[in-house]
Amino acid sequence: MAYESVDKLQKVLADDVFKYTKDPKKAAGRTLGTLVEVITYYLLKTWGFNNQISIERGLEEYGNPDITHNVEYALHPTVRNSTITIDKSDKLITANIVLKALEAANFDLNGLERKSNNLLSNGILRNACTIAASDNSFLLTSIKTDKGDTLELHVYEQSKKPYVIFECKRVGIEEGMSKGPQTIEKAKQGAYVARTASSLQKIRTETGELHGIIYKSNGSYIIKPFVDLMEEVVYSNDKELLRRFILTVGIVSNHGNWFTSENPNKELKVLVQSYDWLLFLTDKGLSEFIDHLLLNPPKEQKFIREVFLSSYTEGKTKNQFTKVQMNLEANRLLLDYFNANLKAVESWFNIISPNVKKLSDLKSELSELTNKDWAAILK
DNA sequence: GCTCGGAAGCTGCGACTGCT
DNA sequence: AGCAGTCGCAGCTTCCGAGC
Repeated sequence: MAYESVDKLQKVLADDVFKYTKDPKKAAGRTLGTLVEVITYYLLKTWGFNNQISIERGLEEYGNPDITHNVEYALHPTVRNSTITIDKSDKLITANIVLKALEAANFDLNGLERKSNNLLSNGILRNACTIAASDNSFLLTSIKTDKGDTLELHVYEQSKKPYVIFECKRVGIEEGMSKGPQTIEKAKQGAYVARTASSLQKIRTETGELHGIIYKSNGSYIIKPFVDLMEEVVYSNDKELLRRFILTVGIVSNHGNWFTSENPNKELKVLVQSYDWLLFLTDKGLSEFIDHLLLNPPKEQKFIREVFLSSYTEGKTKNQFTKVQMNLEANRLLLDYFNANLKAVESWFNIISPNVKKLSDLKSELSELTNKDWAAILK
């Protein structure tokens, strides 16, 4: 590994890449945050949730729709799925082109308002591209296969209400601080969202145990130890329990300063008790990603490095290495890498809570939720 | 030395506009 | 209809001073 810690790497980025900015460390930190997001997105895609993912969607608080929060990623029930084939001769694929192809294939677009996003523009892909929206759903498209002169596209309609949300946070070490950084205050923003999104709410008992409470539509409720109740909801088929349930997942980069010896700092405790699942993306993982793909890639992945460097440089015109905007060829290489190295990628993550569970359990829970009969549940 | 509140820098992105 | 440019917001991040 080229860098023993991400904090050193942040310094390298600050000194080499961002020295032209007024505040190089800040810019480097922001970039590392973007990388945490990119890694998470491609893991979810590799796990098979492409058609469920949305990006930066406004999410209403449970029982309080006046307040919404943009959530990084969410998984939504898909109510319709289709694939279409379009001609690749144009380098530009607009929402309109896809919508026209859908009309030609007798896909019912009634009640959907068109958006003007481009799925592909100048070789840059728009991930989770929304092409139309109705009151209760979004219509999205993505590339399924890219062969010869034609492109095969996924088109899928997602229900507005998600069943899982993900928030990614990167927090660095501050200069001169001996303890955990106070900037983790900002991560509490994510914690707040996590605590207000789902119908499964967290409460404390008199003796300090964490319990969950969930209301049914008739006003009755269930209270139980939280992890038990969460599992019960995830694996139930009870419409009443699932209707407005949202699993909340936090992914934070480990800056090596969350603990003093074996004791978690207050900030980490706050995150642990706010998210249903809290994951570390380890220093080792982030370093490996950066080293293998961005700094010292093997020949076949060199192109990713070029895209990354051209996106994070003085005077760059357009960033093509973010969770939304991604260079088409880099997208393919990333998917190949994640597919070929899935085991290694999964080892980049540690589960902080629930501490009895493993990453494979999270994957199972996501699949379980994805495969529910949402049409019946949300009816 | 620590916590808290506020400030500041960087950038994606949607909305808007005006041109072709 | 497509596209480029502008603008402001929001979210990402780190920094810093006051007060204890």
